[in-house]
Amino acid sequence: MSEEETTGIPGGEIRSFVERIQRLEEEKKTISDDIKDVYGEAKSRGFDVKILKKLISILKQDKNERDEQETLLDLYLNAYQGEQ
Amino acid sequence: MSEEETTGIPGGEIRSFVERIQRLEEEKKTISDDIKDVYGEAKSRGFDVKILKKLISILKQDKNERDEQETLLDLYLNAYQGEQ
Amino acid sequence: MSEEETTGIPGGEIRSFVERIQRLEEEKKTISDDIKDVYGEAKSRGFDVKILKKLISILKQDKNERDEQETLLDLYLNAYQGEQ
Amino acid sequence: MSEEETTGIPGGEIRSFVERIQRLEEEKKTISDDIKDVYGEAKSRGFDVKILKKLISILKQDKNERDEQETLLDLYLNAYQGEQ
DNA sequence: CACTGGAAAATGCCGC
DNA sequence: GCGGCATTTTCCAGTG
Repeated sequence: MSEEETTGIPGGEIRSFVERIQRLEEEKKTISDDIKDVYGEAKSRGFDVKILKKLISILKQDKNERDEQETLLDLYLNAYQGEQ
Repeated sequence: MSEEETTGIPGGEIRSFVERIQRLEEEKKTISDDIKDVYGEAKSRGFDVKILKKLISILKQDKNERDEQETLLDLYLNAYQGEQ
Repeated sequence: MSEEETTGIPGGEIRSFVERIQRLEEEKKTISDDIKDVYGEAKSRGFDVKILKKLISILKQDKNERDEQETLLDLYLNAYQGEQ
Repeated sequence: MSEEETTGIPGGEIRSFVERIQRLEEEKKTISDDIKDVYGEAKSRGFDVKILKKLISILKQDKNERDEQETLLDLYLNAYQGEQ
């Protein structure tokens, strides 16, 4: 009998999910490390990492906000059309 | 002997901290409930709560962003003065 | 003509709701900050904040359970009295 | 004159760092989304996502511990060989 | 009543 | 080792 038939637990499927996620998390970690490296490089080029981070976070917020406003507009439009 | 002398554990002080926090959390919960009530009232007046929430969250983001930019400006100023 | 009559949009009422909610959220934030302060104070008095939080959450659990049991008791009582 | 010579601010270099980081953060986000997708898929296959996450975090813990032990072993080995 | 999205809390991580 | 910051996890109301 196979493992699954024996235990009733689809171990192979779980293992497959686990491995896929572990692999993705590794990739994610690699990128996080890359980001750290870039900050380190910027620092060694004389930039203030704290300021750089703040700047990037503000740029990100700008983008988020534009997205949010689009969402709000969509909501308005839907509400309006819903009342027709 | 007092409890503390007996056990070596400053129970009174812990208790005091616990009670202060519990009291604050109750107040916080009261306010959360008040907020829910206001949304409920708005809804009963015909407003779309989802839109209202989104609107308020955008207004909050605007404020956060302004604050962040001030923070960035402060950082710039400090960095600049630091180099004098 | 009033703004509302002009635009057909009840801006004053929205604004009022928005402001009420913003005000409440500020109060809520103040209290959250107070809580953080108390934890900070406890920490500076030598307590382990993580453990303190666990303790408080357990006490809250207990309270919820007791409340539930009271609710249950009420239900039983009502059911019992309803059958008299 | 170049922008940098004009303003005294090395804008091109900053911009380059900002863009590199933004690009990496986008990649990171893509992977995070992929991970979410996999969890979603697992869920739709009947798995309990919360438990799956716990499992993966425990496996990661184990791996860290094993890594630490390897590091420790390396230290011992080096110390031992250093004394030869 | 399960699912989704969003708020709050907890945890972990990084640089100083 | 600590404080601040990002991420993760948990919780909860609303929705279909």
